[in-house]
Amino acid sequence: MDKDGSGSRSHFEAMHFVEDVGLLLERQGIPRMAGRIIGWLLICDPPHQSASQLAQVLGASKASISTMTRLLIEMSLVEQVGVPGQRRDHFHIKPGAWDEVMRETLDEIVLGRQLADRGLELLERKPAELKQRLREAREVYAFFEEEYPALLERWEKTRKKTLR
Amino acid sequence: MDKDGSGSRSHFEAMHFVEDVGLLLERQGIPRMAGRIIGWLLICDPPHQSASQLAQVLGASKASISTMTRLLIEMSLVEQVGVPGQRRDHFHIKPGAWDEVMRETLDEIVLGRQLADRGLELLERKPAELKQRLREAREVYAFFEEEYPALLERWEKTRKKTLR
DNA sequence: TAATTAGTTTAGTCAAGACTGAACATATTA
DNA sequence: TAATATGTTCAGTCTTGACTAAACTAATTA
Repeated sequence: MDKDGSGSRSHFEAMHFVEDVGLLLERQGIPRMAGRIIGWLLICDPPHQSASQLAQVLGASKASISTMTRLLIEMSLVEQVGVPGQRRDHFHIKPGAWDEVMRETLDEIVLGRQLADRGLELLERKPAELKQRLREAREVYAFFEEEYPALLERWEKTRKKTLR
Repeated sequence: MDKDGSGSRSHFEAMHFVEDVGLLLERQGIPRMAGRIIGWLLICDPPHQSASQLAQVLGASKASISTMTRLLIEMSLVEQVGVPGQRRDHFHIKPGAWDEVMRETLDEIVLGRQLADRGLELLERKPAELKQRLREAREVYAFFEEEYPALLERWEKTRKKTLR
């Protein structure tokens, strides 16, 4: 039995999965290759992989892997792990990575609300109907800014029940 | 009094606002110029503008405005409006545009959950500990997929109180 | 119908940045 | 220390897509 998370039969499906994760994350502004690394680290066996393994499986240069793993570590999505009896560092999906992703959404929301407020200041002396557009945007952001933390907290609770 | 939403005194701030909206939306994968159009349409007076007005204010080509307004209409963020006594169509922020943005978030979440499920199928015959990473991702998405619609609904209610 | 104005389409330019190869560093093993 | 294996940095290539100029279409006015 192979150690790469797929019999050669399902190797095609595995690579297809990797590619689709790359596509999905690209839409969130993450470079394609970084997304592929995430995709592979989600399904590989063992769950940690060295830089050269990643380069080989994904058909990418060492340089690209080096740059993208650094980016992913910076984003707190990937972690380096030492593997006993192995020379160099390996990478794996950082536990709790997805919580981090969801938490970052909150930052975007806050930025949006703040920007809307700035816009409203520009319209200070204008009639209410002109402010309507921006008030709408502001209120959406403000609502989510208020609700989102509670949602995250509820997730933390649910999480402990669902996983492990 | 000028009709562009800013005295020349505050013209600089207005353009700065426009630029920042462009930057914020660019991070969501919307082209810079499209973001600028949104930014300007949020603060201009009157709230509807013709293609040539947009081109002039934003210092962009007619072609770019034409392409980007089409994109924004496609995304349901902007609408065409007829203005009595004016030759051609004008554009304005579509009322409820931000609701639409929030609703699209749900699509992303669903896609994420589905993709995680596909990954889990690939690991079907593997031990539970190997599935842990993906289960975590899946459960986060699943949680939001379940909670998000209720959140949107609560927003719809709050909205009617807050606005108008 | 000619002249003017408004907007779209097309073909092409340009810039950003993802990615690579090769030189360089660092550590491990012999 | 030499030889090998692993990873990083740098300089340059290549692709993508945002943007423009100019030709084209359509509508309005004279």
